Parts: sequence; structure tokens; C-alpha cells
Amino acid sequence: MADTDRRKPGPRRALSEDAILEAALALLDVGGADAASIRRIAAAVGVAPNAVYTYFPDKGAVVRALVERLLGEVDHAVVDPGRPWQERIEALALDLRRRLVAHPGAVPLLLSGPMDGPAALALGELLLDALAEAGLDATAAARASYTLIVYVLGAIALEVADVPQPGPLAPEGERIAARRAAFAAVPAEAFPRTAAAADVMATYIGTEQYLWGLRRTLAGFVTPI
Amino acid sequence: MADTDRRKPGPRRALSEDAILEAALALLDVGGADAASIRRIAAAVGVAPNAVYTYFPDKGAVVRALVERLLGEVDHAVVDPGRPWQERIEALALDLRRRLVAHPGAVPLLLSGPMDGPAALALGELLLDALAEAGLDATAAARASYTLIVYVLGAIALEVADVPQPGPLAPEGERIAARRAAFAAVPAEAFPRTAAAADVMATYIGTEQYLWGLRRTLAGFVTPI
DNA sequence: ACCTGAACACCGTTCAAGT
DNA sequence: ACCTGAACACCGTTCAAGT
Repeated sequence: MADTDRRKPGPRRALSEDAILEAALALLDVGGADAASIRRIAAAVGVAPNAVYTYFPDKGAVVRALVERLLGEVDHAVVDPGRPWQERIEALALDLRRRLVAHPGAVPLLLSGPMDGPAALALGELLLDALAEAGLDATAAARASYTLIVYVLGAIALEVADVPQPGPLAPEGERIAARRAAFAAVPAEAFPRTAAAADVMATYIGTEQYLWGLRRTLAGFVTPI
Repeated sequence: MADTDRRKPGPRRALSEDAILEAALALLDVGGADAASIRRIAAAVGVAPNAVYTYFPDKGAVVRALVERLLGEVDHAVVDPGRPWQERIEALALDLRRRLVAHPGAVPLLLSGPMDGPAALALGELLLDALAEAGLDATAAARASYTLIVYVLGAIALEVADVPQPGPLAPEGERIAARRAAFAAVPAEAFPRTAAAADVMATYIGTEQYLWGLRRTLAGFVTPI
């Protein structure tokens, strides 16, 4: 009757790069890394599967754009120029972890290709700034910044990989409790040190461990070797 | 005629867990992470797709067994008890990197689930041994060992992810040269420090950077903080 | 116990066609 | 320029059946 509703009801039919990426992220969030198929994205956005190819040349391009968007969301304002360099890096690392862990299904995609987009470069600049202030020369600052990127992304990837089922991550405390239960089964005869440290190992995927490793890594950058 | 050749010619028809894992690894090596499909594994081993389910309940189980096998191949003998703890950890980290980078298609599978098999635990014990010798108490040794696992796996994952096309990795020098060419395009106005450090960044995926980060991380473990 | 044929519900991508 | 229908060559997994 009213000619304002064009076709079928359901998801808004504003097909665009943004709508596609939003739909992809929503699918990732509920179904995990494999849930963001071209066909499901198209269905979510109310369009035939091949319509997606009007905006992206292939699935890889969708993934790359999504990764770029996630990295671009990191709040550069958490880096307060007035604070010491360690605190700035810590704030950045915590913000990145918080944002990525909120989309566990997207994390494997981050590690699936080179991170060479503008958002990644911008984060790299922030790190290089902080490390220059720490007194590192240009070469050491570059090596240190990559060491940090490796640590941060590695920790986030392992944290997410620890949870088998898709969907939002349970609170940290619950995940640690589940790990503690699992580590109770480690045979102490074969792995004595592991069995003895089981309670600490249960906390590997938590914030305390994340900061412990980060701070030790930062300390290593400014220690005579 | 001769009744020694039972059926068709082609791949030996010794179906078994081992044959399946070997076929999967071979497929991974030539076609990348997505190439090890159940159907292709079955074809390579000369069997109907669903025959694989006699040995593994699902594809995830195949992947887990393959990961366990790869981690189990790490040569514990590279850890010479007579050498200082840093050297032992370095040897282990280099051996693991060498073995995993030889199968780039398998690396994404490593990060796709928890590493809680016996081979992973055995490597963890080696780390805990070395870190205890470094003077760390049980808790610090555990935190440090996980920091190392994160660093090593993160570095290997990013190194492999840097190469888009499947198949064996080109020699390190070639990959670095390709990165150098790519970094030449970074706009110096927007990313001044990145552009200035482009030559170092080209070497991020190399052995020198791997050892730099590893040694700094180790140094951070024994620095007063 | 071990394997097969056939089927189911999926994939990504291409091509010709329609507006 | 943007979207669709139909098709192609794939997936993982299940089920009933055969030996």
C-alpha cells in the first residue's frame, strides 16, 4: 500500500561497503570465524550472494577491510602524551586487547594476512613515538615495536583460541576457572613443573598475565644486555 | 594379473591415522591452510571421503592430531643441559621456528585451538626447567614461559601470514627484499617514523629480528622492575 | 571393523541477463 | 552501475548398506 516500503520487510536494504562489513562482524560475533560467509553476509543484508561482488572483488577483500576497520577503532586518545612511555604503551595494548577480544571471531582473521593498512601503520607510529622517548634509537625502536606487536597479537590470538565454541567470550574469571579444572588433569609424574604451576597456568589468558608479560618485555628493551 | 596389486594404482592404500596425517600435511604444504580438506585427504590416500571418519570423529580431530604431531617433532636434544639457560631457550625457539616455518600451511592451524596436548606440555616443561635455572620462582617461571610461548608463536604466525600465496616459503632474503619494496611506498608525511625505519621493518620476518625480540624478552625476565 | 554410494546443507565465484 | 538466477566446482558430515 504505502510505497515507502519498497520490497520485503527485514534487514534494512542499504547495500554498501559499510553495511556488508557490519553484517560480517555481526555474523562473526555470533558464529565465530567461519560464520562470515559471503552467502550469509548477503542474506543478512537482504541481497543475492553475488551482489557482494559489486563492492568487493573477493572474500579476502572483505576480510581485509574488516580488519582495517577494527584496527582503526582503537582509540588513539588513550595514549596521553603527558604520561611516561611505558604507561602509554600499556594503555594502547589494553585498549587493543579489549576491542579485539570483544570480537573473538574476528581475531583469527587478523592473523591471516599482513597487517599493512593505514590503521596498522598509525598504531606502529604511536609505538615508535613512545619507544623513541624511552631512549631507543630508530633501529632499536623499530625492533622493539615489532616485538610488542608480536606479543600483543600473539597473546590475543592464544586467548581467543583457548575457547572452542563461537560467540562472545565468557568473563575472564569463568574462563580461568574452566582452565583450572582442565589443568587439574595434568599428570604430575610426567610434567612435574607444569602440574605444580597449574594454578598460574589457569590464569594465562587473563589480564594479569597479559600485563606481566608486557611489562617484562618493556623492561627488556631498556636493560643493558 | 599378479594379485599383489589389489585395486587401482596410485597412492599406497595403507589407510591409517598416520597415512591420513601425512596426506594432510602434504596437502597443506602445497596448497596452504585450506587445502587439507577431508575430501582431498581421502582422495590422496585413495579412499572415499567418509572413510576418514573411521579414524577421526571430525575434521577438528584431524587438525588437532596434526598439530600434536608437529609439536612432537621438536628435537628436545637441542636443549643441552650443559649450556646456560638463555642458550637452551634460544635453541628451542629456533628449532621450533625452523620446523613450523617449513610447513607454513600448518601454522594457522596451531593458533586455531588450545595447545594442551602432551607435546605442548613437554615443551612447556623444558621452558620451566630453564627458567627455574634462571632463578625465577615457580610463579614467575610459569608467567615467563607463557610470555615466551606467546612471543614464539606470534612471531611465527606473523611471519607466515606475511606471505599471501600458499606453498613453501621463499628464502628469508627474498621475502625481506619483497617487504623492502613494499615499504618504500609508505608516505613519509603521514608516517614519518615508519618511513624512516622502513629498512628495519623489512627484516621483521627474519631470524635477526626473531632473536632480537627473544633476547630482549629473556633479559626482561631477570631485570629488576 | 572398515569402507562405499548417495545424499544433505552448505561454500566462493562466474556468467549472462536484466534494470 | 547495480543486482539477480542459475550454474560450477567445491565443502563437512550423515546414513544406510555392503563386506
